[in-house]
Amino acid sequence: MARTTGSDGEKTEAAVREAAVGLIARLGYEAMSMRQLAAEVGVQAAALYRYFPTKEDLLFTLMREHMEGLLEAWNAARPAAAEPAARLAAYVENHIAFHIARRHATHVSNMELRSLSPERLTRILKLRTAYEKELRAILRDGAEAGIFKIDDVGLTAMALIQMMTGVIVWFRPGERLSIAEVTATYLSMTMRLVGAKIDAHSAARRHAKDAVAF
Amino acid sequence: MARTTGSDGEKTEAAVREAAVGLIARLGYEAMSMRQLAAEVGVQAAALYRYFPTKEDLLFTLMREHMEGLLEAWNAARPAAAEPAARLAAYVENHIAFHIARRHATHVSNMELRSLSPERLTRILKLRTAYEKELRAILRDGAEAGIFKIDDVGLTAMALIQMMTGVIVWFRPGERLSIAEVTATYLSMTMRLVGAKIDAHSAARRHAKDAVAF
DNA sequence: GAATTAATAAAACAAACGTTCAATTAATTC
DNA sequence: GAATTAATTGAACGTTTGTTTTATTAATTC
Repeated sequence: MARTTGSDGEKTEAAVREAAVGLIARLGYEAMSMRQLAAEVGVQAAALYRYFPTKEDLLFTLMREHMEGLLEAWNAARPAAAEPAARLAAYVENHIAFHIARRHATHVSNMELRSLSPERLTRILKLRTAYEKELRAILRDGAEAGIFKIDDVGLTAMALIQMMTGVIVWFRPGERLSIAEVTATYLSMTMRLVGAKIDAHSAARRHAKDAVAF
Repeated sequence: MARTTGSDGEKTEAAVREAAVGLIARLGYEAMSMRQLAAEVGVQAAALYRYFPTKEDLLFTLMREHMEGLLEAWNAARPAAAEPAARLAAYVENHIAFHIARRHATHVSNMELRSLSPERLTRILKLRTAYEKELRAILRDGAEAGIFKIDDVGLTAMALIQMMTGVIVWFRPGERLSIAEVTATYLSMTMRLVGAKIDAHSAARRHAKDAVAF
């Protein structure tokens, strides 16, 4: 056989992307074979090479689009020129919402960096650094304004990002906590961690107060 | 050729373990070949099978010993029956010291879980859960005593562990910050995050005050 | 409806993989 | 110093890997 009835390049490519994110997140990039991926899509392995010249190209595409999406989401969500506490709250909310919504893709972007060629690794890391820089700027502004109490801006930024991204490790939609509850609790922890003076977060917590429990 | 002069089973096995931790941390378990590992040790691939019956046995051994070592380290470091704040400080200090000292092994234990068989995965996760349970107990005691201000004990425990373990991602020995400085800053962030009332941490920070900088 | 383009299958490729086996030599025991 | 045990090599096994090539069919264009 050859071309199948109803076959459509765009749809197939989208199906490949989706299946690849799921398989790589579950099995790991190295452990996923192109035949396995093809079977998941319902196609022969050779057909994949019409859309991605190599396996690594596929991985890189997934990662790049994920990181670009993260930056775009932040650029859309960032407050115009607000005070540091509100900006930090927006950053936390955007980060958690984005990462929970794209758990698998985040897994891939964080875990499979070592499978990229040096040049491509650099490109992904640049995007990541640009994103982290936004957080550092917020923390610095807040510290200089005396609103935050921070020992080391760089270190605090890394700690916050690790803490927030860690959500994807244990969070499962539809279990004990809702996304709103998780977000509210993380926002509260973040504000305490940076020693926020004004309770800019208590306002944000108001509409998710039932989250408080242990 | 066959047995080489000066060859010693114990030394070879130790060399295999060490090389494997380094290679798996750098390349990933699936990406590391047994031939590559053997070359690093200075031996033929077949020789590895004298010490580990399969590649997965090797991975499991590394992970199990790492997790057991973590629990042993905490059992040796835990205060007898102190107040929650001091216990939490001890937990944080032990966690960071252990993970920085064994960065590569931690990387392996955290990233390669999916390469284990279901039964072995369960065994490793049991060890991890036991370790996390210790932190939850401290947080619960502190919250009940009114010393900590915590919304959700389970969620806070996960957030703290993710935050602390994240150190191994960016920390490089001999760079800007010393281990003592990093530990002091993380301890301070932890105490703020859990809303510690009494400044039990300020005492611990006293002997690493120069860490404060950004 | 013929010609062209798009999308796929089927088969094959060399290379690399984890692992096994038999042979061989060093170290140890008696 | 002969016999035994410990440690390793070198070659081979069957599979699986990512990828390429060629042929074939569906959809589109003219």
